[in-house]
Amino acid sequence: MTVNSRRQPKQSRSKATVDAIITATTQVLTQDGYAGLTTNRVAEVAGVSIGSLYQYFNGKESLVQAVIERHADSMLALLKTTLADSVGTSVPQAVRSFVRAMLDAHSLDPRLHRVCVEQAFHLGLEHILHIRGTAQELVEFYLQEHQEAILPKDLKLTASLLVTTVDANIHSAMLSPTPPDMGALGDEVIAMVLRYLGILDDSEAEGPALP
Amino acid sequence: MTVNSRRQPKQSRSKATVDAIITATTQVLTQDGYAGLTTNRVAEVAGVSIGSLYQYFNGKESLVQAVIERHADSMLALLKTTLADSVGTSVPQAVRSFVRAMLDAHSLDPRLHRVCVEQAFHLGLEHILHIRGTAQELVEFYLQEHQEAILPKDLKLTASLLVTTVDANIHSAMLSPTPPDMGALGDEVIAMVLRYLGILDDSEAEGPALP
Amino acid sequence: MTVNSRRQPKQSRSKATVDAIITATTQVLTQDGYAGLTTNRVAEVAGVSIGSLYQYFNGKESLVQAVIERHADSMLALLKTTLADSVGTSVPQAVRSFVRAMLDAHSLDPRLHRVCVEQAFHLGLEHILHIRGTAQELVEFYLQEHQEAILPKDLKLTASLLVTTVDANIHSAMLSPTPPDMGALGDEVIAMVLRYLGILDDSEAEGPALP
Amino acid sequence: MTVNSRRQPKQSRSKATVDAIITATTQVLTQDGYAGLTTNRVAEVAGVSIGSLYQYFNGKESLVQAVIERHADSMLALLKTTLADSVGTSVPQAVRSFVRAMLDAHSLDPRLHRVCVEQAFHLGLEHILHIRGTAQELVEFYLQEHQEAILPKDLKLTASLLVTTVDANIHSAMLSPTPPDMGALGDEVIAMVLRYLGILDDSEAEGPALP
DNA sequence: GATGAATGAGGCTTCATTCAT
DNA sequence: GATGAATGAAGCCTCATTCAT
Repeated sequence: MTVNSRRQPKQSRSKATVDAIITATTQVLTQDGYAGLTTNRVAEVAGVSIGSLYQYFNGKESLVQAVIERHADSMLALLKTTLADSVGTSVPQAVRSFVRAMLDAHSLDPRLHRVCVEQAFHLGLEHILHIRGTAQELVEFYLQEHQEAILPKDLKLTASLLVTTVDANIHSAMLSPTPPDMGALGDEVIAMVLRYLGILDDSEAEGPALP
Repeated sequence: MTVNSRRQPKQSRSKATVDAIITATTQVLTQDGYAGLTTNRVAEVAGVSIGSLYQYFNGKESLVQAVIERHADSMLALLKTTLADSVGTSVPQAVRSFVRAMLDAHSLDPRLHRVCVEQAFHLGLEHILHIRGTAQELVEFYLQEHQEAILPKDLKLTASLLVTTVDANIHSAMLSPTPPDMGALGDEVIAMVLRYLGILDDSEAEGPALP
Repeated sequence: MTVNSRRQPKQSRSKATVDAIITATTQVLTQDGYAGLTTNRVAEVAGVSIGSLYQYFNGKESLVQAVIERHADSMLALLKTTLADSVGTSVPQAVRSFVRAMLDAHSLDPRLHRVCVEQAFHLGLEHILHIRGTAQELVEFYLQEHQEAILPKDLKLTASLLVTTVDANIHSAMLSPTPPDMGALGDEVIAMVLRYLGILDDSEAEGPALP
Repeated sequence: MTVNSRRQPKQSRSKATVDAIITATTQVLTQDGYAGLTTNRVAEVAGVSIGSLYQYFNGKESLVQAVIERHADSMLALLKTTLADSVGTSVPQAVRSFVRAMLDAHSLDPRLHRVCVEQAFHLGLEHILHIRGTAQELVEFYLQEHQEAILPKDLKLTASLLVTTVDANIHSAMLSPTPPDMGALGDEVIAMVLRYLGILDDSEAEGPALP
């Protein structure tokens, strides 16, 4: 595996450099995709010499990995917060919050997210699996605390299905050149999840879940 | 956009050449991924001169596109056959057949499928959308014929959700380094779909859906 | 070991290319030494694209190796011819021919020879040993045919000493910024060799061996 | 020419730093050759910052030059001592001591010696000539004091031949992958030298010169 | 049509060296 | 004096593509 074996920044000056490089990578990746990503370009955009870049990164892949890591961290943080906030609420409410949070997360920087997913296949399957695994654990933990309220019994499998399904559908909608009504899509995903969990969504009689 | 504007093969010898090239591309793509794909390498593996390759293909992207096309064609053919065979059957039976077919399709050549998906993002978002669109139309058409038996009303949206969900979950399971029990996964996906459609799966009382 | 694993030239056009590259390498090496040798420079001097260079050579080292090989071939050829011509002559005469031949060989292209020796240490120790080995075998074979006329008994060791000694002294003289009288040096080397072999050089009473 | 124009160390701490740097250079040179020698690497191995290195050395070449100097100094010291000790002895005894001393000198650190010779060609032809010149002067001086006992008359030329011959043969033997019997080699070199000098080696009737 | 030698833009990376702290 | 982050010239090499044979 291509791990970053270069010097770790110790002074604040070098920390800023590393930060500028990662940010530049994100920008280039977002604008021109992986194909347009060159180490020289990143250095230029970061306003840093190519030598500095190589002092902290092994090359292209290390750069992308750093970006994915950063992106994954914020996604996971969001997920954790959302589920933590859902502790006292009903399952339908939690599902709604979760889907809404995923929508928000994908909306923050859709292009970046797309590139990350694309590249995560490429180099970081290990990485994407880690993220997915963490997400599943969080969801599974939540499900365990509400297992008497839901139908499925294999919570590990269920957690996996939920994470994959919600993520994939949002992602797929984002890719569409004719962006669908995200609200409607969210509602439908919520409906699917709730029915799968065997819960009669109280809100179905009350109006749209995502106004 | 890079469309293939080269001469189309008319003689059988040319057809064989083109075929050898596409097959070689598939092989290289499967073995070494997109990064290891070079036109010279493909020509060599195909046992064809680089000049001949360029007589039939515009370049790298055309090669990949041809492979994706071929792969997509067989996937879509499988889907069509499955749904055609389901004409007279119950919805649960159709869903079961569909999921089973998707599992089979992904199992044929997982590496190739993975690379295709990866690259479809890369070049041919247009292309992937076309495939997805075709699949959705087929599913939507089926749903229309059974709309009185199912809960969701927005069949276009539902078709999209179904295709994305089934595909994503199978795909995700395939990526896992610890491949899960595919049978159990399939059953769970079927259960989710049926509950979403508002159908009480008759087989739930009868035993496993995928023996 | 860094062997040349690239395509071998098959057409006459490519043979000419390879030749031009080796010649250019020789020239650059002679003019600017190993430090001034860059693949781009060689390509430029050869009037060939850098791509063509890499089609036939692995890089810098392969280039140098080819040059050394070529140079070694002519040195060995010269040695063989000289000793073959000495078959019927007396030992003193053979020694004189040999030393004179070595002097000639070193005079052909002293700069190239120097660079070759320099680099042979670097990459091709194996190579230099092969040349030296071949030379020793030739000399040893000659000595065997005249062993009754000479003092030393361990002919293998003697052959090694002779080759090393003659080569080193000529080489050393060539390096000197104040080039010594090559004739006198040659005579002295001849004298040393003959005394070592236990032969009273008949010509010592007759005049200089190398007029 | 790249002469070392930097500050000379005056305090003991500085001396230690300089020493550490030269030692590190020697180590890197010995382990990885000239190609593996980088200023940053040397600084790291020496446990010194790259900035400090440049405070005392002009750059790469200065480093190597310092190492060669150090090495040459010990070689010359050894030679001087040996010849000084030979003042009262017979020529054969002096030759034997000299060859033995050279063998010992080359055995101390063969890798370093090889690299030094290799690099002395590279940068410091001037330098190598100085060492060689010093050695020749020492030998020539010795020969002058014994010129009535030896055959050759051009003592300058003879001294040059002797130094070159002894050094080259030992060096050559060291390079061999199948290291020959150093004792036998030494004896043969001694025999050659003595016969060249026109001395009937008294020890030839007494047994091996190098027990 | 087929061949494969040739091309060269452009990406990747190192490493000697400087200089602000 | 010491430090080490930053620099960027310069070299290495690939690979998509063309074109003369």
